[in-house]
Amino acid sequence: MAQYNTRQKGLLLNCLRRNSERAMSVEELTEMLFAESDTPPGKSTVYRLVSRLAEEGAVRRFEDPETRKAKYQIIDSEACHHHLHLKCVACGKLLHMDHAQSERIIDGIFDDSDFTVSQEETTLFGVCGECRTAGGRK
Amino acid sequence: MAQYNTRQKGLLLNCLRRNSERAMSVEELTEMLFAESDTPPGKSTVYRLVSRLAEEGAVRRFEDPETRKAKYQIIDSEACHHHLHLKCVACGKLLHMDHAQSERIIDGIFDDSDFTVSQEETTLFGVCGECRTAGGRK
DNA sequence: CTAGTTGCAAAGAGTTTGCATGGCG
DNA sequence: CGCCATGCAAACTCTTTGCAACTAG
Repeated sequence: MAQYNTRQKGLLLNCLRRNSERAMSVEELTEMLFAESDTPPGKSTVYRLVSRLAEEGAVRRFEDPETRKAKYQIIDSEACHHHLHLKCVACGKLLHMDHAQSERIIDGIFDDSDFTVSQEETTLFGVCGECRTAGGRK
Repeated sequence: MAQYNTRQKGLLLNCLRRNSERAMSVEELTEMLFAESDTPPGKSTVYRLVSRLAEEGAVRRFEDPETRKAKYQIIDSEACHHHLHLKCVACGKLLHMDHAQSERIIDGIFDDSDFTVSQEETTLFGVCGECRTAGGRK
């Protein structure tokens, strides 16, 4: 049950960290890894690593609504568990909502609807300021 | 490009409407249809119908985080487009948030984060009151 | 050394598609 | 009648798994 720190796992984590502001598909990950290493992790290893990381909570799994493919984004710190997220559907960026604001929203919903919103699982979708002014979708 | 009203489509819509409070997988749908009709729509037809309905916006597609399978839930009225949703991860129920509350939340987020939350695409996950008192997860 | 990890290839599962038949309008 | 929808089975795609070789500690 113990875990080893393998070269492959290191490469993958580096890759995810360097792209911490967006979610990456397994395909993107493997391609990127193949490009930057001469002995990259195989595709099945990438699958195994990301799914384990997702279970451990080190990485967050999304489902791309367009392609239906899984995408993974690293969760930089535990701070992520203490606020809601805002995901821009135009550029794919994941924004971290202010903690106090998250609390306010969650408490408000609980009071009104008797529903306990899970911060870990909830992401609000929409369009970020940049994309809105850039004339993107919506 | 025109569309016909076929018996299969009718059966499917009935089934979705009778279960409008939850999301159903294609498997569930076909099984249910097989049980209640002697000439039920085939599985590929169900796939074609739900995906078309989802495109048209008559039905909402979810991705079950556990099984990774697609689930579909009918959108009963346009009213759905004017509020956020609350999805119970324990029982799968989809609750409709009060319109005024949705507005309040969305406006608050816009003011604080310069982010435009999309009501059509956003669902908050958590646990409903019933499941919480039933001692379900969380 | 020894348990955990990797790679490959093959299996699996859900979903999509080609094509002939059937049915709505 | 003409066009769209259906059914079946085969094809596809992403993902998972079995197993032998490898490696971290």
